[in-house]
Amino acid sequence: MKRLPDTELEVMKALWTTGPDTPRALLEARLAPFSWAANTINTYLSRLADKGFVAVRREGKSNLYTPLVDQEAYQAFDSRAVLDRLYGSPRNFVAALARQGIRRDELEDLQALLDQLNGGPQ
Amino acid sequence: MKRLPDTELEVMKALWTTGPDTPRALLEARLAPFSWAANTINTYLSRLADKGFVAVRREGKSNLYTPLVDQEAYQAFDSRAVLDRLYGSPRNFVAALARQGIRRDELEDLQALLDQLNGGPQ
DNA sequence: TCTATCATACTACACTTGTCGTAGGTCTGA
DNA sequence: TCAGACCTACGACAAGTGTAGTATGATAGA
Repeated sequence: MKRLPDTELEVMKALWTTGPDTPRALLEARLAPFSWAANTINTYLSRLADKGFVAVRREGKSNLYTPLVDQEAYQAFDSRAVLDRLYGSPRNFVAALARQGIRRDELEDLQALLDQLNGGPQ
Repeated sequence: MKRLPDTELEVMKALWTTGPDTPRALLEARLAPFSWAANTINTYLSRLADKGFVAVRREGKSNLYTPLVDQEAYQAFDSRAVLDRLYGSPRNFVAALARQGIRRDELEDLQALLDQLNGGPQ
């Protein structure tokens, strides 16, 4: 797996929330804020297909794109890549966030997750 | 501030550990594992200078590069950018790591940091 | 059936990134 | 003082990314 560029990732995020979908539907339902031309989205989808992140199938008069990599898997891969690239450890990552300001509710959420990770398999 | 490409980030990491330094010294002391040509490092340093990440000063017969952005600041910025790009919250980021496998010591380190951020185990 | 519409495939193009090569100046030992 | 050795500045070039235009085929009313 390879890390995706920003724009392609935005398209994947859209696909992850809608599920298999056509370019136009994605544009209208999820990607409108980017004000991309329809062709632009097609380009990103083609590139994602080339990279094996989505499958293309003809659906009536338009293409239907289906995610082949799910969000969980991509995030699992990407998060570790983030650590390797710059932080080394989860602790350093969170410490960096904290330096820049971490909200109390974010901290609490994180603590809740840790409690769960510790309480769970053990 | 902008996120740096991989290679430029490696050079910044080298500069952060050595402090102000010359291209050759960086290459020999920190960047040898990459097997980059000397010119390659010069290019990365020039680009970093263009982007305002380092300052250049003539030091005898070679250039001395000084980091203008410190590691703490860059990490603070970058870590938040990582969340915005894909995870939304620290919790989601750590959850993604956990899915892919997080080591027990990493978890403990992180917990220790949280305790500290919360002002100790209160 | 002819035309306006829409979708796709293909092409384009500037900018960024990864990686060096070349040209030309300076220092240093023979 | 002259050839290497080094250094830097600048150019180069392929691949990747951001963004869209063009050509072309299918479609659905008029």
